[in-house]
Amino acid sequence: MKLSQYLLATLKEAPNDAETASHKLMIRAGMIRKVAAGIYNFLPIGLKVLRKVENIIREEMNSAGAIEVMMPYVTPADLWEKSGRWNIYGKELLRFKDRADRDFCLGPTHEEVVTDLVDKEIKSYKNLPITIYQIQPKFRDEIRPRFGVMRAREFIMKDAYSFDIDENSADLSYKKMFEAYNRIFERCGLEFRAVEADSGNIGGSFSHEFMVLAETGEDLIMVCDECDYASNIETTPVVFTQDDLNQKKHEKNSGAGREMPENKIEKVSTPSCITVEEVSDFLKIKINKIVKTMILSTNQGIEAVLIRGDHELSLTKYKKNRDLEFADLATNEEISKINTVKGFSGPVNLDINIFADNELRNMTSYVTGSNEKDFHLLNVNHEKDFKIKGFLDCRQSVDGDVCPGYPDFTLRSTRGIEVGHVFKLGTKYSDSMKAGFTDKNGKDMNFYMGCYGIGVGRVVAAAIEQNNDELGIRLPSNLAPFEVIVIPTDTKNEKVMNVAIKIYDNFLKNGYDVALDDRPDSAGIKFKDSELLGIPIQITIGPKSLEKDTVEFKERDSMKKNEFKMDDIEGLLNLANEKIR
RNA sequence: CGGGGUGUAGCGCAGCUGGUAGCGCACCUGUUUUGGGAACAGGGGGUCGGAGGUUCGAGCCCUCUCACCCCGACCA
Repeated sequence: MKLSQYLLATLKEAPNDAETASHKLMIRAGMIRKVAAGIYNFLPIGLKVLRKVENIIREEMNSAGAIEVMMPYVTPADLWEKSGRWNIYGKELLRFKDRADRDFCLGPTHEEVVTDLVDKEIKSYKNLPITIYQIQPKFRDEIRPRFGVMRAREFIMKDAYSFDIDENSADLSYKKMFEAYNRIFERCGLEFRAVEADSGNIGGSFSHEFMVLAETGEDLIMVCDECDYASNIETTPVVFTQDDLNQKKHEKNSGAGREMPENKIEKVSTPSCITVEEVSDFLKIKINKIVKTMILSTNQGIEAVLIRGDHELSLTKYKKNRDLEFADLATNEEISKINTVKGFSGPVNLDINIFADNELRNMTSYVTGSNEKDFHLLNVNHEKDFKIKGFLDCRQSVDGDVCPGYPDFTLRSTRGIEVGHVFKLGTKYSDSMKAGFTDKNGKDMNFYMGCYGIGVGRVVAAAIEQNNDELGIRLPSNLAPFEVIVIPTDTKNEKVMNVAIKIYDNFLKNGYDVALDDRPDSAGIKFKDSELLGIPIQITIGPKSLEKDTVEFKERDSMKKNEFKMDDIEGLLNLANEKIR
């Protein structure tokens, strides 16, 4: 590619609204431009990198036996009504009507379409298992798109769906995809972890997220450095060691600074102390001696959950462990209906079902709200002062918690960018959409399904987030926009240009993705652009080097330079081959 | 959706107390340059996000509105 005839749109400064390294660099390198919030143009450089990621994904999908198709991203409402998601999916689903007033939406994911497709084409167990995939735009009307293509509303996604005759077979399909994902992200040069995750809106029983470890990640994950345990903080189980469970030490140590024996509830004034921090400060009582009472609105009615003051409730875990369809913080109206006051709720004389985090089991004589404005209670004890309907694991994991893999190890929190997600769906969609096949006994069965997504643009952004320096992007050579750039520093110097073109032609002939920077600009601009774009190999030809009959070979990664005789094309090709192939 | 903020040239920004809209970079022409974002000379480019209002006069004040950004809630 001759850059004088290319669309290279590099910028010295990034627009103000770019925050993360990858967002800034992708704009500065002329990879993307914003069209509207969360909607982007991919310029040639960006598209090249995107395609390289796509091709890695495609190769690994194909070699895992998946078959490529393309489905429409405008999808009719009736498919979504069939699965029941037309009403469940929130505003994230962009809906609209066609000229005949029929409902449609932009596909945020394609379970419905693919299930319908496979149901129509596959009739017999003999044609199963099958995994099909596509690489195609998706649209989700995100509440808050941000960080460029990291969280965009329109984005390119690889989505694959497996169809099996039974659960065992489905597990094999899942495993194949899981392994393909590991290979894909390894080939993209990413530092990542596969973590256990919640399956959320898509449903299903089991799932893993592939997380690229990065400071700017939007997800918190808990990892164990000793074993390879990792999980999204939304789901990380809190386990207790046997020691913890046996010990009675809590009885002595968790009192709220008052004498134990009488255990008499004492009402104290706590004017305007709404948060646990305020209560803690005002009463001079440690925050972990306070118990928060959170009022939740669920499909089983209004209920309360007790959490130790220094812990956070995980609604995801609560929903799962209580087996609820939905659970949300109660509204102000709901709270006042049960005769309590926001900020001063407590379990004593509270006439609704009360659940508690496991951590409460061994706590005694703690502080709670009084259900009366500006008052809290000291020396509250469950069993004695109120009844707990059940204990469950529903707090968010924190640093130092016991590793669920090995009780001797502890967990540490870190941030991650979710680049891929694999789900075991079971028969959720095939049941609701009545999609199935005839088994070998001639019986009608529903498909066992799995679905597997990769955010292609997000992989690009994550790779840049992990691979950059003060000069710019530093992608691995299989993702870089070009492998080699040939820079003649003086385009008007005939000798320089002849040598440059000869080298360029030879790299082209040998199958390299090579650029010739024949723009009539000064050398400085060309060096800066090449380094900003992160082209792994830079070959410079200028009047200076030609005085010595040499050209210069520079690596972007180390910025190390090597000199070659200007006729030593073979030497250049060999070194390039060694470095990037 | 709640809280905060920003809209002035392609990008980054200045514009005081209301009085003829500016700077740097980028762009165009010419000349000289060409190994680290060149120099000189000349030039083009703006409904000051939009609508309405106050005023002799509004980029600046008032009202409404739109877009975008940040924090939160939310979300494969």
